[in-house]
Amino acid sequence: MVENSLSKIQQHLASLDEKAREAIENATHIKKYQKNEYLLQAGEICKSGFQIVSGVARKFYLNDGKEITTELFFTDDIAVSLESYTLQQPSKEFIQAIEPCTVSVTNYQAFQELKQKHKGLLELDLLMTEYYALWLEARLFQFHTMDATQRYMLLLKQQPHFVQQIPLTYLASYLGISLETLSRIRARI
Amino acid sequence: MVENSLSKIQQHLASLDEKAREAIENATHIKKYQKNEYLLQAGEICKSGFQIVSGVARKFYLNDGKEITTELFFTDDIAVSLESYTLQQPSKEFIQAIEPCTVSVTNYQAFQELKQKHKGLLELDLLMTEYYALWLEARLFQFHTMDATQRYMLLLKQQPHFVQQIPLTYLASYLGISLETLSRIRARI
DNA sequence: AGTGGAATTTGATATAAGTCAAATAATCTT
DNA sequence: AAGATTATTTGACTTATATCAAATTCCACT
Repeated sequence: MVENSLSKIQQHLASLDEKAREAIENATHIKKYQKNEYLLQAGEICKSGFQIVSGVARKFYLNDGKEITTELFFTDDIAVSLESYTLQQPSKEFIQAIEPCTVSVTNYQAFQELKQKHKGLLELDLLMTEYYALWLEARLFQFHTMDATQRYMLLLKQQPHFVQQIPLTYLASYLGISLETLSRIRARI
Repeated sequence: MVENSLSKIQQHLASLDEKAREAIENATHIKKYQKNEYLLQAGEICKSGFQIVSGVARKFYLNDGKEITTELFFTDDIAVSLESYTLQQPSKEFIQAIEPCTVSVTNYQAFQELKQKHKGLLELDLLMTEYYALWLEARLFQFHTMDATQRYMLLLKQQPHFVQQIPLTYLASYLGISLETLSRIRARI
């Protein structure tokens, strides 16, 4: 269960020593984004981690001209393009505010250095990466075993706020379903 | 590119200090498995990491009675059920030798303790988890954007040894294609 | 080498989901 | 509020892939 992993992160966060927490704070600043503005564009190197304070954002890439939404971010979620962030190479993905966002932006380089000083932060990074990998496994499971209707129903059950707050086009893309099919699925329920 | 991440791991491995390497070795033993034998069964807690020395293995779960193969392991690959390993809870997945295997088995608990003593091992764990997450992202991309034929062709190009060494049933399941359809795809090429 | 069982292929059919096109409905703008 | 844009729904049709069933091919074992 991905939730167990999340609670491990929260426990770890609670037990972080004061110095480490302060150090991160110094490498972090708040930034606001308008609707449709990009936190990261393809081609840029992802030099920050973005934690959503308020608003909604999405991550997507272009696949022969079509946008494929891969992740949706709400309050407290952390958004990065993993490949670009970890390897510090140009991103294939965009991160975009789909509602006006307030974001807590932590510098990559500074965080790297802090991880050397504070073992707790290195552990935190590991826990967060494990959490993301478990989330990816769960998502892969859905693509591997569920049809379009089942994927939508599960989303409705597990993340009802997605359905309320996200335009259908993005939802469809996120679920790997065409816009029209998703519309029909909704009509049928 | 997942390869860049792999080379980062290898570099890190090369620069690990002697003590850390020795310590891991002490927490590790070699074990042999016959064809079809399980390295891990669903319901068990994954108390070891399994590195393949020789042979071939697969990871799968049961989804209403059907086996879904999620990963295939060759020489040097590391096999764990991530959820069970990281959270030390009963596994939903099986890991099974599909050819006779020699495996380097590292105890979870010992590795956890060593990560506390040797920062290099903690870093290594992070790098390996990042690598796995990037691999999962790439796989998700394939399910998200490619049809059955494209997925098979990509596998053929990137992992030709899979196609030689893995029974079609497992390959089909791994690719999320029915056995019959995969057979037809192959006939068509 | 011959036989039993598994793996793979081939055939016929059903169905989920995509695509293209048009019609509504919702929303934003001035 | 009216028009303009954008988002969503509905319709008609096509296509990829699953399913069920049978035939064949491939191997392992005595």
